[in-house]
Amino acid sequence: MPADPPSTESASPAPAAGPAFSPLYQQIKLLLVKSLQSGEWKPGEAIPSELELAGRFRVSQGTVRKAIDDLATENLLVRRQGKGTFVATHAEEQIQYRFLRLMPDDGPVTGMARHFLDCRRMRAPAEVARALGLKSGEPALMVRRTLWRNGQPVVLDEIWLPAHLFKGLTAERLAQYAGPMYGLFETEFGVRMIRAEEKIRAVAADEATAELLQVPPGSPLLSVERLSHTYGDKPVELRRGLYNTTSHYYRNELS
Amino acid sequence: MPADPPSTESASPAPAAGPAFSPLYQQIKLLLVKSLQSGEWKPGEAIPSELELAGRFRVSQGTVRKAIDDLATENLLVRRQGKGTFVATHAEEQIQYRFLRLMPDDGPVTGMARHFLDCRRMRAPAEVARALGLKSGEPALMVRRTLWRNGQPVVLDEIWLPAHLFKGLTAERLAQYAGPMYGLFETEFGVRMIRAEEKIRAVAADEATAELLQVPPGSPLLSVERLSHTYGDKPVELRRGLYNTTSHYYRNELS
DNA sequence: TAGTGGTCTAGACCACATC
DNA sequence: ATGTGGTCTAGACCACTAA
Repeated sequence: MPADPPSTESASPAPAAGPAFSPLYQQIKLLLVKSLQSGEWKPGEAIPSELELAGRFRVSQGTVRKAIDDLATENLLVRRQGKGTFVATHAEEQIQYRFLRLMPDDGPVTGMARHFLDCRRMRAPAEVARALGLKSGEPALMVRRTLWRNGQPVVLDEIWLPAHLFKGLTAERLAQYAGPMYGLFETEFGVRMIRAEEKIRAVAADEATAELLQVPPGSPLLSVERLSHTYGDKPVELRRGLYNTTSHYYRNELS
Repeated sequence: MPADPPSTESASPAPAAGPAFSPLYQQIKLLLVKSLQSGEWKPGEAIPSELELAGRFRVSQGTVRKAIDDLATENLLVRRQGKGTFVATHAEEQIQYRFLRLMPDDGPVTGMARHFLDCRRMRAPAEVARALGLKSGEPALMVRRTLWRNGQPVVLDEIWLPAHLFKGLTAERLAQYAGPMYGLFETEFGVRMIRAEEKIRAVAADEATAELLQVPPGSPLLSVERLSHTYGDKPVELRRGLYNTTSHYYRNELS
């Protein structure tokens, strides 16, 4: 017994666009995302049970269930039978960072050692500003770091963040935090990454990069440009990684 | 009213492995996949309606629905409201090949011109045999081709196939077929690709490759090694692509 | 034992495509 | 008008977890 019938559209007269029918469970999804975004339920915490949410929204359990199913598929929520439904988090990653697809040719997928090179506040270059939706010249943070495995540097990352969202971020802060960087972003800055697009190319190592990754200049490297988004598809991080793929590969699944 | 209750396990005594509870809709999924695999419903065709399948399997529509939902998520089936549920196919791809993630830096995603270099039957090298699950030395087909956009070669593919599954495949046959190669595999050889894994690296162009792709020797190229599987997760194609990423990039989505 | 998510049913009604 | 998939409900029971 919903409060209102599925409400094919709002009370306002039909806009020229068309019918725009939205099923109940989609509306529930929006309400759930709003609660996630507002911080009512924090990463790692349990959300209310399906029955409780059904009561709150005055819909059946099945409708809430379908909404949660969708959000679980989108990796916003995690279901655990017998325990509850939890807000997904980057802070509890087991083996490796969730967004890092780099696998070693042999051996297990162990963690990688991090080494922060610098963390500077500067005006966002035009290209960065455009990607992050900043006005050109707005302040941004630029972090550079390397990732190591077996005593060899494998990844060089250059990370751009809108300064206004990450006030107080320093290289020390990054170095002393134990878990993945996206975990720190969640707990310290309330910014949760939920989706990303990557553009991958092969490039030649320039002088500076070659030295940092300990390869000959001109060596082929994998360039991975990642734009990460938070709730509402708002872009909040631009990251360019250069991967030495002589003993690692980028793994992808197609279906 | 199912024929049997969900049958926590088969009639046989419990194997040491454990309970192995399998819900009804999972069992329905297996039956549907079996029908797909046997060719009862061919790529592009409609499968029976949910109600009809529910009758056939003696379960409720909801249970069939959940099974089909799963298979649609796995891209084995495609739902079309008001029309029916159809067997997915590579033969009706609109813009581009479904498994090709290469995007132009600018301009629309147009089709690419194909040029077949050769198609030879030979013994599978050890590495290929291992990937395809062949005995070493078993016959295999090796196809090489290039893909062009705007009069420039962009992709060089080397494709390995088990010879026994693709009897009669020739370069002429490939050249005269209009649609994507996986479409030809479906219609002419009854082999449908449903899933693939890719290993991506940056490599330097060797002499022969450099000439075919019209780049200087040593240029960085994207190496994309793809292992494609058909029903039952059986590997049936090993493909190594070399992409010139100066005006294209490999696009990936993370979530 | 109680509470959670997971499965399954039966039936009603809606949106979409086709005739 | 008919048939398809899509949504929603109400209720029963099962599997898993934790106290």
